[in-house]
Order: sequence, then structure tokens, then C-alpha cells
Amino acid sequence: MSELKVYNSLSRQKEVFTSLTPGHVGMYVCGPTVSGESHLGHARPYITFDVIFRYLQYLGYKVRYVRNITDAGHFEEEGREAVDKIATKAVLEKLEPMELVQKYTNLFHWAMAQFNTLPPSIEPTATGHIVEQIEMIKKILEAGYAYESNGSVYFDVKKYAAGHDYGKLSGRVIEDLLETTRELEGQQEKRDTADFALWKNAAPEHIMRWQSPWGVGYPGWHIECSAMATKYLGAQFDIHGGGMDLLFPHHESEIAQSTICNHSAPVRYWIHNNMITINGRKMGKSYNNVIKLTELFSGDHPILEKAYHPMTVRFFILQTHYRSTLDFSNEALQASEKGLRRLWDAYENLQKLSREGAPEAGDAELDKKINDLLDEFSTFMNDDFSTAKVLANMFEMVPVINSMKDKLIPVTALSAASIEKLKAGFHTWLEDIFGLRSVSEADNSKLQGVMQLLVDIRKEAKSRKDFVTSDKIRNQLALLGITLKDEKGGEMSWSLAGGE
RNA sequence: GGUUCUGUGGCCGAGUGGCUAGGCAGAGCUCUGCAAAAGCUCCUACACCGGUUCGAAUCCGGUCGGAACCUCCA
Repeated sequence: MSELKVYNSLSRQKEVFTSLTPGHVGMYVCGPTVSGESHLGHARPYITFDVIFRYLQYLGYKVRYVRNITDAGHFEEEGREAVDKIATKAVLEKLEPMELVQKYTNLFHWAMAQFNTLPPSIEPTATGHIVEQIEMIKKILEAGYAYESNGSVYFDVKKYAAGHDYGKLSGRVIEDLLETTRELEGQQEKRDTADFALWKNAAPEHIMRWQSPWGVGYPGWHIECSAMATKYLGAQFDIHGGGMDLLFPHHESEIAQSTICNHSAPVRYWIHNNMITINGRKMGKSYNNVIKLTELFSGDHPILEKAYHPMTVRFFILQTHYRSTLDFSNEALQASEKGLRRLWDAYENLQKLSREGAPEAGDAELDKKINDLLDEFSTFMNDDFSTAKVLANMFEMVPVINSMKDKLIPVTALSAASIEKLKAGFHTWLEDIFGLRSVSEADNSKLQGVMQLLVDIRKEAKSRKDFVTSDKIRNQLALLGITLKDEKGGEMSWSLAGGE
């Protein structure tokens, strides 16, 4: 089998993946800020890294997957107002800060469950690691790479850049950063505009506040990830993931902080997913084009023509490479919806196939083709997680599977071993690695029983050529959103339309 | 303005220099009481202009679009 190669943002090329500790992988992914509801944009990184998490486990690694919850507020705009986002919102909604944070954390977990993402191994909160953050800031101060100013602590970027490559990850040029002349209030606390806050003093009205050696305040934007990653994954770990928009300054700053604190670069492989765009524009609060996940699932948004099932969204995301932008549109989502249904129907048909008789393949050519397509799954996935290509291969096998089901091709065309491999391959990749599951909610046993009864009555009616009755059953069910289909050989199948 | 990336058929999207990705939509046929599904077939594109090469969507240069980051951000 080929080796796993991942695109490392740090080197801007694909590298063979090896873990620091054989058999183990440490992976940190920047989690959500729970000051508001998650939107469609959030779906991408968590689904992307869920698949990476699942795939690494499939490869046999024991993975510690750490994804934080940012529940301590960050600046609306650094230095300008020094108002904590969560604190502001809390006043507006008349909620306790922790109440607000809990509400959106719960909602986030709910949405992630809808997407069938596995929970991370550790989900640390920023508020739960104030002590670790303060300790880290102390170390950086002791090392001489930070300075205190008016109750705040800033990282000295210029000093760091003198001996380290600040900008390596994001391709930023330090001289340019230092020359920025942007006028920002509160900037006078900093020695250089490029410096970033490790600790901010809190104004009296600021609700989220903690005691520190520098006075009452709250942690800066970047320090939480460094502190928590160090605590749970060590000074050096394998993978750090997140959206491309976090490359600078967030991840660049993380590298600087951790390097000073731990005397080594923290991360071996930086993996960044690209953005979801809507009408060609990034989705974000500042663009006013946000579709919240609850709206996406309910269809309750002006942009949406209908509700979209979480699995449709998951499939939509997997149909493109994670480093490409993905443009959202109703047309594209509906194409994915139909594609997923077709693929899933074939998958279910496949699992029902039984093969008897001599184990050899009746059609050696077809047998080889299927085996080749299956073998390519790993090849594609090892090539920087090309989920789109794996899915394309699956679609190529769909006509073969459906033809075997309809007996247009005998099941014995493939060897017994190949059929088993096919079944196992689809199951493993579709469910275990890609994390897809049926969009049908038809697993209610009472509904199953009722439907079986209707199917039996319709079969009887049809056998009497009583098409009035048989059509009535099918048409009435259709009005209820249940599709009844006649199959070859007199069998019938049914499904709940849309999967909503 | 700086940095990085990008421009593929009606739409979405893979693409390692030569051999049809795939999905959706559309057309025809087969199957079928009808329908739906399914199967088969068709629809062959790479922003523009140069260059390298026997050969380029793929490499290089330029032009023109678009995006992300440079400020909270998945």
C-alpha cells in the first residue's frame, strides 16, 4: 500500500506522513468560538478533520484528537474597543456569560452529531485553562520575548523575528508587518504594531475577567491553543488543523509563542482546509451572508430553496478536495442530494446481494476492474485525502452493483472474494471512514410493519390487475412523502422522500 | 498596495504532459399495466495571448477575471 502523504502548509508541498511516536498521532484542530450559532462555514473543517481522524484510525494509529472550545472572549477588533465579544452579547441577551457559552456549545455539539462527526478525544475549554495560559505567558516573559504594558502583556514580534522565521507559515514578510501604519486605538500599549496580545487588561465593565500577575484581565487570542495543545499533546505534536483563514495571524502566532516557550517548533504538519463560499464570497459575519446550521437543516433562510439533510452537506463537502474552495448553491446541494441517494441505494442493494455457486469470477475482466477500483481507494486517500476521487470510483461501480441486483449481470461475474471485498469496501469507506449514514428515517419498526402490509396489499392488487387499488396505494403514499417503487421480479421497495 | 491561491463542458467539481474522472441537469433507447427507479447510449470542456515540447487543461512568461489573508473569522 502507498504511503500517506499530506500537504503541509509549512512547506507548501505534500510530505510523507510519519508520526512522532510510532503508532500514535497527536492532532489539534481549532474549535469554535461559542459566542454565537455555528454556520455552514463551520461544517467544513470539522467534517474534514473528522474524516482525517477516522482515516488515521483506519490506518491503525491511536489518535488523540484535541479540539478546543473557545469560550473566553476575544477582541472584536484588537485594541479598538477592547470589548469582549461574549461579554457584549451577554448584556444584549441578558444572559450570564457562561449561560450563553453553554447554550452555543450545546448547539454546536448537536450540529456535530447531526453531521455524524466523532467527538474529539479531548475538548478543552479556554476558560478551563486560564492557569495554563498564565503560566505560558510567564515563561515567555521570563525568556524576554514579551513585555508588560498597562496591565497587558504583548509578544515582542520584532525580537522574535530577529532569531526566528516569523511569517514562515503564512508567507508574511516581517518588514512589511512592522511597517503597517494602520491607526488603531490602544495601539500605544504596543511597541510595534505587529505585536500581539498575550494578556489583556479588562475594563471595569468587562464581565469575563481573571486575576493574573499583571492585574485583572483575560487571555489574548492565540495563547489558548498553544497552552492547551502543549498540555495535551506535548511540546511537539503531529498535526495541527484549521481553516485557511487562521493561517495568519493565529497559527503564525501560535508557532512563535510555543517556540519560545517550549524551545521547539510545535507542529510537524499544518493542515488547512479552504473556505466555503456563497456566491463566490466567503461566508462570515462581516459579509452578512451567514447560513446557520439550524437554518440549513430546516430550510428557513432566504437563500435556501429547501432544507438540506446533514448527510447531504457532509457528502457535498467530501465531493471536493479539502484545499479547494467550495461554492455553495442550491443547485449544487441538490445535485449532491441526488448523488448521495443514488450511491446509498446502490450500497444497500450491494449489501443484500447473495452469491452462491463456484467461487471463481465469471467475468475476469470485470472482476479485475472492480478490484482495481477498490484498491485505488487507499491510493487516493493517501494522496492528501482525495475523498472526491474515492467517491468517483464508487460511482463507477454503481452501475455494476445495480445490474447485479437487477440480474442484468450475474452475481457470479465477480468472484466470491471480490463480492465480499466490495461489500466490505463500501461499508468501511462509506460508513467508517467517510462517516456517512442513511438519510432515511425509515427505521421505525411500526412504520416498517405498516409498509409491509401496504406492499402486500398492493402486490395482491397488482396480481389481480386491480390497478385502481394498486395506484391508490402508491399515489396516497406519495402524497405522504413515501416513494414506492416496483422492482424487477415483482418485488417492491419504498423510501421516505427527501430524508427530511 | 503586499502575500498566497485560483479561472475546467448548462451547473458542481477531479485532474500526475500523451490514454473519456465523477456527480447533477438534458436527449434517445430498453425494461414496465402505468409511474418511479435502474440499465445502455449521446452531450468531450479546459479564461486569453505567447513560449518550451514530437505532444500541454497540465510546465514557463504575460494579459484579464475571481478569491483568501494582511482586522474578529472555519
